[in-house]
Amino acid sequence: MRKVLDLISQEVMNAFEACGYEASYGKTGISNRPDLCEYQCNGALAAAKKYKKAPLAIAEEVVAVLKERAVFVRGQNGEGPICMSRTEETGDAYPMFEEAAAVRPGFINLKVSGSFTAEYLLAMQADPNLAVEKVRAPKTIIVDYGGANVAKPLHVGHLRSAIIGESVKRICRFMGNKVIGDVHLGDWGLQMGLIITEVKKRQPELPYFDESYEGEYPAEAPFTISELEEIYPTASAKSKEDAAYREEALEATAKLQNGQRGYYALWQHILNVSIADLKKNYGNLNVEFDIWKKESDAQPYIPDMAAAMKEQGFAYEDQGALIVDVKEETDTKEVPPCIILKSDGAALYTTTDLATMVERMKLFDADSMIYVVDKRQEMHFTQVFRCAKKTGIVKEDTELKFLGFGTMNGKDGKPFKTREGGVMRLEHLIADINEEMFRKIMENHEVDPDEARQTAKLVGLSAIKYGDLSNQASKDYVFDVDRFTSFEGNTGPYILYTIVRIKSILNKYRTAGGSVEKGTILAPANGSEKTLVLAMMNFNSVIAQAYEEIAPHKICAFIYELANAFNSFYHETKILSEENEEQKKSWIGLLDLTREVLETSIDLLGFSAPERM
RNA sequence: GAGUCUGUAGCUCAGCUGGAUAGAGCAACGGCCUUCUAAGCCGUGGGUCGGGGGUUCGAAUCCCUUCAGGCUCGCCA
Repeated sequence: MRKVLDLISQEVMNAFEACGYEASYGKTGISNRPDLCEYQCNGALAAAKKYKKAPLAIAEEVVAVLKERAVFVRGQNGEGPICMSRTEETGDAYPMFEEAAAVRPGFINLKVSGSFTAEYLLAMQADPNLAVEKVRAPKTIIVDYGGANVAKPLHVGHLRSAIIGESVKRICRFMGNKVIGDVHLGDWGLQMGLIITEVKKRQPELPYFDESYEGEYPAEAPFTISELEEIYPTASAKSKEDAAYREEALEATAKLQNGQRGYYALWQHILNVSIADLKKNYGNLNVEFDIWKKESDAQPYIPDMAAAMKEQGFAYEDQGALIVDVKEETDTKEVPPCIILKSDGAALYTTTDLATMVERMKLFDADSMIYVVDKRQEMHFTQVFRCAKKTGIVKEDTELKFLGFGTMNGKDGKPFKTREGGVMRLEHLIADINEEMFRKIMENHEVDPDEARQTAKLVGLSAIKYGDLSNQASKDYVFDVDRFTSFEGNTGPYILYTIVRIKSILNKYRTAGGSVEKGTILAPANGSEKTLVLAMMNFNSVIAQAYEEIAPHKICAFIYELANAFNSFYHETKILSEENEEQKKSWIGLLDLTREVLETSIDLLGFSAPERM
């Protein structure tokens, strides 16, 4: 369905044209003075110069036409109101504006009619996509987020990528694209050699280390996830102090990469144990990847890729390394060349990322790849993107987007740490917040502790995710646990609370024998209802914008405004005790639509609401 | 040093494809629960939009300059 602003703009543009001015001056936006009007057009001010006429005079002419001609007719089967300027033939049409005024120095102030808003909401109700138009040409989009490493627990540094990436994935999908979320695990570096070495020290009798062993390896892993999480830091520390140990780890890494049977089997165990745990942890965050690709999956593509780059003359040797220049004329800064292979012939981060693109093109024929990564990696991705385009790994028109996010800082403005100064494990952070939520719920109401636990998880997650997503992704932000658990004001829990209130009314209504139906919405009965309705009608526009700009925070701003509008309306209007049945039905319908819009929105952000809280 | 991002109320942040009186939340203060969940609603106070210059009828928003801070700058990821 068309966006409200498009419908209004079209009418105003028609009016400008009818008065002999260029139509484009009629572009209309949401008012920034809600006390004066709902929508405003500033085109007369701009047109004044070109037509050498007083802006107010132009505005007055346009307003006169709008009053005379701006009408809409009812669309067929839920397509919403159709705007059409009144002509002699149009008989059965409703006025679009309740008020149109020209105001000094030349603003055109507009208020839409109640019949128009009712019509618009009815169409929203009828549309399973809530009036959001899907993209015309769906794309295959790969969202690369998560950034987890095998054998290392998730920590707060992984939080933003997971939260933002998940939301971006859902938004792109909601718009009708084919979207593939890829966790892109780190599983192929020295870290694996370190673990293998440490396991060998502890359990040298295992068959993985017996090079003459030819039988089947055990199906069970020789370690649990908690052992694994202890093994890596131990090994890492040892390698820093003990050169021989480090040598051994490097050797183990090389052997693994060259496919030594025993090490490969051990690596499989590490992967399995680790991935199971990662799935659990991401699951707790309501984050779900479609594919669990890893750095190692890209390795088979490297030799051919490097050879092709050399053959085609893109890559050459410099100081022993194989590099591709990616400088451009217009650069204002030094862009170093892409190193494809180190002087010792080994692959790098860049190499893996490029090879991963090769794989993605081969397996999915991707139209677009979005990388949700720490913004400090921007230079790296600039190089990788340029190199991929230049060498033809991706097509000329394949979109490569870098969505860099800022650092999550503590209250002191420095990168977030535990009280002891260590890296905060994600699990612990979530547990702390859930515990605080649980405490609060138990304190507020008498509820079954089991239900309270479940609710606390949902509320806690909303606090974490909303707190992150309501900020612009690219900026650093302060993660303040106290603020997040207090959940008053502009927070996830506030949004959930609003939804829960609505559900509570709807449930009471049903319990009393009422049925929640669509198709019953009337014109707004009062000011606060109009505010609510106008806010809701922006939904499709906001979602489209959030998609185009890859900006989940716009959805947060929208639902906060919508929740505010609802809560004001709620306090002014007694719904269940309303005696006029038609009015009551209309409000019930409005409530249910508000709920649907809010729940759809938070789903796009990656969290959900409980029934009670 | 070069490049880049950021600077808006005491704190945390919106607004930045130029429009009317710069908005929220927290914190402070004052009201509202016998009536659909007070995790709420209503109200008060609080700002030279880092500084300076320019473009414009009009600048937090665009351009220049300057100050302060973050980040990045060939074989780490």
